[in-house]
Amino acid sequence: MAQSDTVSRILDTAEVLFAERGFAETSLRNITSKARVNLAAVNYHFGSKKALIQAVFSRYLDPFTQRFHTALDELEARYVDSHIPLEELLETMATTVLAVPAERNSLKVFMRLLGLAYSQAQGHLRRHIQEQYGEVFARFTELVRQATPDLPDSERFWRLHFMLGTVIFTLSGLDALRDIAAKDYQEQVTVRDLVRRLRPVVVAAMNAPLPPAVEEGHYANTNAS
Amino acid sequence: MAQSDTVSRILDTAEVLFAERGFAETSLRNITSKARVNLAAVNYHFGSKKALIQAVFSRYLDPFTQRFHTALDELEARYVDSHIPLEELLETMATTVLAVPAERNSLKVFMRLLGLAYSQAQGHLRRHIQEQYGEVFARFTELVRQATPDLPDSERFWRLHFMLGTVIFTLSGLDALRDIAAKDYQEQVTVRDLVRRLRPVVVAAMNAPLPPAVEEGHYANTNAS
DNA sequence: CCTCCAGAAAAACGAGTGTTTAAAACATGC
DNA sequence: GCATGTTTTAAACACTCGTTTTTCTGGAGG
Repeated sequence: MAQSDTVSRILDTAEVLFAERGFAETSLRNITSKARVNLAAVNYHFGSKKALIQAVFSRYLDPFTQRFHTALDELEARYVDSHIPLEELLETMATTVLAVPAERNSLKVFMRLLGLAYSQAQGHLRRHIQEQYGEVFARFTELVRQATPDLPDSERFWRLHFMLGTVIFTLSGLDALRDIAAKDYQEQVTVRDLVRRLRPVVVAAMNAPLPPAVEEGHYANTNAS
Repeated sequence: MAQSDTVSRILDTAEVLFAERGFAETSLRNITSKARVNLAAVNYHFGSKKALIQAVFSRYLDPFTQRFHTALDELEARYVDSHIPLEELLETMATTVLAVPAERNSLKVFMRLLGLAYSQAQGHLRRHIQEQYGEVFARFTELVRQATPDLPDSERFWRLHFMLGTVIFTLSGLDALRDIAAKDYQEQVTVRDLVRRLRPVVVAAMNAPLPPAVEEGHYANTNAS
């Protein structure tokens, strides 16, 4: 290989350990010993632990961004003179998310990492993801806006994040939930099975009736606490 | 008070710091210095850091469990010969969740902690919560079952967790989302406002049409997990 | 008075952390 | 073959961590 396999051995091991235990709970010595690589190799190749974490994310998110952009291109080409239906948009996003880690065997790892990024990352990771991949997300939300013209902007904003929470929470905690489900319902759930179940739920949630308006406008709080 | 205020000063400070930075990222020295308390006080009063974390949770969850049980009692008393409607159940849960931290000013903290418990907790916290508060949750899900008799058991299980993800994800990441929303839509969202927006979404999601049944060949050989 | 003891305080302990340094091994081009 | 630049290695550094030990304080009870 062109790139020494030390760096990819580090990345492979790091992403698994990060997903299993979190970032702070995974030490560099833990990673390097499991990857059978010298401790200093991380700082040599990546510079710091923070940079290693970001590199782990980039290895997933860079291909994802690229694929998602081209998928949206194709979608826009197919609907030149009408809006793309919401179902198509969601379907495209789901397909793209599923496609990237399929090359490795680790959709679960990817989702765990996303969940950790949102819940653990105080600063640098959240910022890094926002700066690096905010553009493709903005493009997606704009298309969702055109697909749901009757929804007020703020309502759509919040519902999109509601659904983001649904997906990340479920898929990142999948192992624990799967164990409970398997014990209680004798069924073995796959990620693709979960996506199938998520589809109608997400669509229904986005198309839910609007909440009743608050009296006196947005700033008035009805009563104290 | 009977109990020395050292222990409550520790708890007050710990819950805020835990919510802001996570458990592993918050050191005991960090907590004790901010609480103006001696470092050894934590191990003296709680025994260990793990025990402190669990105590922080118990201070929220114990009153919640108690209130929720009595709220469900009243609800069952009002619907002796018919099923409790789903909306009533969700409303009761929301009200109870909102009631507990209202005595302090920290619903946000409570939700952050819940989110962390699900995403960070390797073992002991998840187990502790499950053992301690699984009963009231089981009671709730049983009532939800009676309220949605047409839903297959496994489908209801997953949809409940979908919605759990929605709520925890949104409310635990509220600060960051609120900043974005305020910047883009010039509106100041309160937690109660979010709950108002969540209501129709959750109801619609629970009542969404069932997903199409799986066809045989489609999902057969996926190695995703 | 003295004893007793829960509580607070200071100090130390040992283990583990990310990072840096300096020497060694290796590869590459001339 | 030698010099050059890159990568690997072992050792050390400078902290921070949770926990334990020890000492000190201040009342309550006999």
